[in-house]
Amino acid sequence: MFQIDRFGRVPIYEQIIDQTQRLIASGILKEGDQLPSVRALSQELSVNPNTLQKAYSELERRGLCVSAPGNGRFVTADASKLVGEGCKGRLDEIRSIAEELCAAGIPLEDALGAVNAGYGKETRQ
Amino acid sequence: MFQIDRFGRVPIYEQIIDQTQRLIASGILKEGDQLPSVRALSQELSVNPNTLQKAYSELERRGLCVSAPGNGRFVTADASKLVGEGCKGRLDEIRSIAEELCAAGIPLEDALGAVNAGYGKETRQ
DNA sequence: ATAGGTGTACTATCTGTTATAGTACACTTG
DNA sequence: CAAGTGTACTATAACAGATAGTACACCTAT
Repeated sequence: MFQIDRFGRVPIYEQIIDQTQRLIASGILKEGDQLPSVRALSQELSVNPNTLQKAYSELERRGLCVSAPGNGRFVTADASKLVGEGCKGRLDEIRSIAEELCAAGIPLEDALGAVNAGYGKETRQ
Repeated sequence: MFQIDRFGRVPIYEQIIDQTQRLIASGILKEGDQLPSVRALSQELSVNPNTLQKAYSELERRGLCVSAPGNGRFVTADASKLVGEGCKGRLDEIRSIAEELCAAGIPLEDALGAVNAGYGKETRQ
């Protein structure tokens, strides 16, 4: 369910956060679904429970899941909507990169092509 | 000439590298131009000389500048071309983000609009 | 030749973040 | 009650980033 890269610069707890959000965004994790327990996921990934606790706490702070002590941790009703809103900040990232590409003289078409490719439209130009 | 953010997660030496590359990409720094000396820039930015040395060494490793010991450090002839090539890797970043946006249900038009905005085309949709 | 600027190299230290280890406790369900 | 859940806390290790300080080699202008 999760893929951890231990050598990159992205902290493990942040990878968990990102990947959980993606699972929600793509509909694989839906409202009411139970997240893996810190202990279970700790064993599966060979990661310290505290690290996972940190990730889950942040997801909770963002309103993507709620904890039911003694029971488990579950995806909230508005998780999907919240993730969608959060994704809009990514548009600024794209805009920022596009500015650089523009300054570097990369053709606009190349940048647009990259977006289309990400959306699955394999554009032959 | 340089703007340092001491609170973000991006290391200072990396900010120097990025900003120098942008200055080259945008043509503000051209072939033969002299870069600020480690000592001078150290004072201007209140940054340790070693940190700047680290940034400059990396720029040199990438072939964007050469050092003339006792003289200064200068932008190379192919700096602009090299930066341009390097920028193409940024297209993959855009593609990656676009995939996420697609999974999150953000309309393709929004993503394309962000690219156009970065290129200075203020698209009213 | 000298002074002052340049790049370069090296060691040591401080700091914050990340991750781990271990323990303890409260809660819910079966 | 037992087993699984979340939660809290302290302590430690490891690493990257940044700083401090020193020393040396090189070039240029005076």
